[in-house]
Amino acid sequence: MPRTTRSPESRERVVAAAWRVVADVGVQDATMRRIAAEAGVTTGSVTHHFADKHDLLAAVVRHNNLLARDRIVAAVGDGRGLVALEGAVDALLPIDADRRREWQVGVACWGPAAPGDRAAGELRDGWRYLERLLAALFDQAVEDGELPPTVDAGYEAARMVVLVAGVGMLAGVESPERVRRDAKRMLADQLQRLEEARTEDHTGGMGR
Amino acid sequence: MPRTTRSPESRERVVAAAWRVVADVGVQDATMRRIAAEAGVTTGSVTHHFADKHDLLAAVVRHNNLLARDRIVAAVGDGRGLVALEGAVDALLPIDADRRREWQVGVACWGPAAPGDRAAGELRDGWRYLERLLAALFDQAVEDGELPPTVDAGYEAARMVVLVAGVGMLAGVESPERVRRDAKRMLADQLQRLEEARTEDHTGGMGR
DNA sequence: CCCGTTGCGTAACAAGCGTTACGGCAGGGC
DNA sequence: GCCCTGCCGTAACGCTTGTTACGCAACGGG
Repeated sequence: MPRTTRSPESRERVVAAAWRVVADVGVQDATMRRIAAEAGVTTGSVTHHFADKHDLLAAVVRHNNLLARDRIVAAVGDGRGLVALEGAVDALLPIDADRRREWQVGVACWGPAAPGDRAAGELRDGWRYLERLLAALFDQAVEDGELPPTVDAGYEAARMVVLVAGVGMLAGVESPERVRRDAKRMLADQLQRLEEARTEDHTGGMGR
Repeated sequence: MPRTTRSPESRERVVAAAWRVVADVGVQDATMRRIAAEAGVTTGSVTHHFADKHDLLAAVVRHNNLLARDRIVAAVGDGRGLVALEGAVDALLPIDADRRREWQVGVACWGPAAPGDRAAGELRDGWRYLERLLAALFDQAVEDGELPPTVDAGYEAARMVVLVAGVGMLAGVESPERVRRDAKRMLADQLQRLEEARTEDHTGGMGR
């Protein structure tokens, strides 16, 4: 049987086009024909690669997650602990046009993705990945002595995820300048608080 | 000219019905006919009160804001400062079914509300109201000596809004139990951090 | 060299959408 | 008591949507 002649490339083209359309006009107006036109193909090609629209949307969310993931691993590199953590979070903040588009897609697919839907599972997986990664980096920071052992890595990771989600969501209604300014400050504050707890812990022994 | 015979009541009924439908099935599947059926009327009544669907959605978001606002003012009551602030934030956290539905509507209307749309303006107004209220309460807390004067009320309010938005957004993908547990802890942490700064400040400077 | 299979364009489908036009019903102003 | 005017149910319109059926070109295995 003749396998795929040159297939996986054009499937990715359709997903990338759908991602762009969703980011631009939302899920509501991201019609099959518009996506096909953006990809430079027709609906026949789209329906050939995807069972239905829900399937395509799930692929779009997965693509969105991969974009974020690639950005994160590039930012982390071979770093460890707090530096890597700050880089990872920074890579997600909606402080430029590209990152804001990723948030646009993420939030747009949040609503219509009803519980049990395929896209909803992809979305949840993305958040879980982020939380686990951050928890691992917090653990490293404790291991390396950057943070006191009293730090609850899992909880701090969840807290960081909430910060990222909150900033990302509000980026849709706030001015980019303000988001850029506040987001950086909040990230720095949240990390600094934990570091202060460490130095306090050390100096606190003699003071008390 | 004969004014409205008994009008404003049925308009509200349609808005409330639309709010329920959007919370249940999302904006995409919240059709005019379905909303009308939920309200116990027909599309003729709906189109009589609202110019078009965007107009109705804007009213739904406004309704959603009012629900949250009523809950906030009930929680604040005649309280001041940190107690009132904690009550206000607590009134917004998606820790029960009612509050989660409000978040469902808010996020669902975030995506399809393209910039310049009427619903987007309503959404932004809701966030602005919350931020100003929290800033005022932070100011009161500083005034009453609950927090040191070094506290930047505007920034802390923005930070609190981010916490609320993040928790609300993640409530859609996390289990209710976990959200309930983490949200309370994060709120307490964020407030406690500021209070600790005060006691440190006082014990360091002069004996309170 | 042929043939089965795959990739994808074309075209059509039925369903459902938002929206509009119209008509009857009621209730106050003159 | 007439009539004018808001209220709302009925019904239809035109359009777009997701989806499907079909057909041609290309390509690799036998």
